[in-house]
Amino acid sequence: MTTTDQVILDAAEELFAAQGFDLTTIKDIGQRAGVNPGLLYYYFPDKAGLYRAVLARIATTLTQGATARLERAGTAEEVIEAIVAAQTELLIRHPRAATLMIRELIDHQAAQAQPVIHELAVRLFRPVTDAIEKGKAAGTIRADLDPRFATISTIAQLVYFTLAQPIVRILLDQGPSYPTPDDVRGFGRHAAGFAVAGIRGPSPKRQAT
Amino acid sequence: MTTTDQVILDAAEELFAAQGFDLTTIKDIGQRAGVNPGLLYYYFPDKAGLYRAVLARIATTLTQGATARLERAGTAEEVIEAIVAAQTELLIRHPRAATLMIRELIDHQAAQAQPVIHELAVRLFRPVTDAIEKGKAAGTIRADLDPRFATISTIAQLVYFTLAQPIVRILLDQGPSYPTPDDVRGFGRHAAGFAVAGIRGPSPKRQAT
DNA sequence: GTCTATAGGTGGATAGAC
DNA sequence: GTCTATCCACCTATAGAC
Repeated sequence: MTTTDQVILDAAEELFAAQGFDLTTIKDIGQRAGVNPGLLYYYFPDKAGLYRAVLARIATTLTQGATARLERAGTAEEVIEAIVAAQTELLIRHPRAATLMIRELIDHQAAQAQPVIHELAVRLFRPVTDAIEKGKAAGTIRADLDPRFATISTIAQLVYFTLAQPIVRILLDQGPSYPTPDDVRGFGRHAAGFAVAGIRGPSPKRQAT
Repeated sequence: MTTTDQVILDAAEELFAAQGFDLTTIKDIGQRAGVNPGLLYYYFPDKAGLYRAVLARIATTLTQGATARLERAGTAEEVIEAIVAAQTELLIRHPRAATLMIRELIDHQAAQAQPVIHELAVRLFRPVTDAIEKGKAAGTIRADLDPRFATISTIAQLVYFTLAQPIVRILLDQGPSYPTPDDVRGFGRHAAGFAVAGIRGPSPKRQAT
């Protein structure tokens, strides 16, 4: 059964993601949720508290999906595929997740980073970095690579693909219905392959011509 | 000499990037610029017009820097290095540029910046895609690569590095003064190398275990 | 060109009926 | 638990003095 607070959360997630925090009004959310705007203050402390609740729900989905996959991954290549797969599935289930989380990152750049952010960095980024580090020690990954930078590059791809949709659509010559879930999976496969090649590839050092 | 409209543009750029469009008030801008808020309407039609002017100034800087570098680039590797270098220098000169442009993408789906976005897609993204396409035809790049996806992956890296600073700082164990211009250049070198390896690397196909 | 004063509109949040 | 009515703060934009 869908409880009222869930209905409000769903409406808020959609609107915050589509329009941003400040452009979304309490009245909008109430209308979309089909409840009275005042009711919002019964379930949540205020507008910011509702926003945090939306964010927490998404972060939970992402960490759960990722940790489950990461447990089964061993090599750096497998870890990369696991983390990209987790991103892919999150973006299919919550198409606006990237938008919401990046907005959170941008908005709080000056202020304190939310605990949610810290959790993500530790639970998602570190395993990738560690796996690449191990691969370097084992010699299967090029020596001039910074594992932490490589982690950032790996994760960046699907996030940017989602955020920059207006640009991506022009580049790919697609209409407003792009991307479908299969399109997201398609780019996800590319992103994993690109990152795997990126860590493995030969050092760009060459003979001077 | 710095004219009054430039002073207003500078103040607006900082505030829009830091707080977003709607959270930034006319009064904020006037105060930061050291002029009366009303004066804004003497130089710009309204708040949205000022915002568009800020975006246009940044886009011009980026396209100018990039096209100058792209003209001297031939191979896919050189083009990748040129585009990353242009991104790097933009981010050093306008540290909030990525934030502002992504804010525009997610807050307004680039509605305020349609012509600018189109210009960027054509002038910056297409040359990269074209160069990779040529490399594929020449056989120096792996055959299973989608050149447009590879372009997105290449550009994504520095953008995400800038946007996700709160996470990046945790991952790299850095303080609030990170990144310095040299740090940005450092990541830029990595990003170019990662992308070059990403397009060149062997296809990830392997024997089943 | 720059400033003061203010009109007009909107949104977050609360009090209280049901 | 849910809704109605409303208060108060704040923000954009303009009119007009200097």
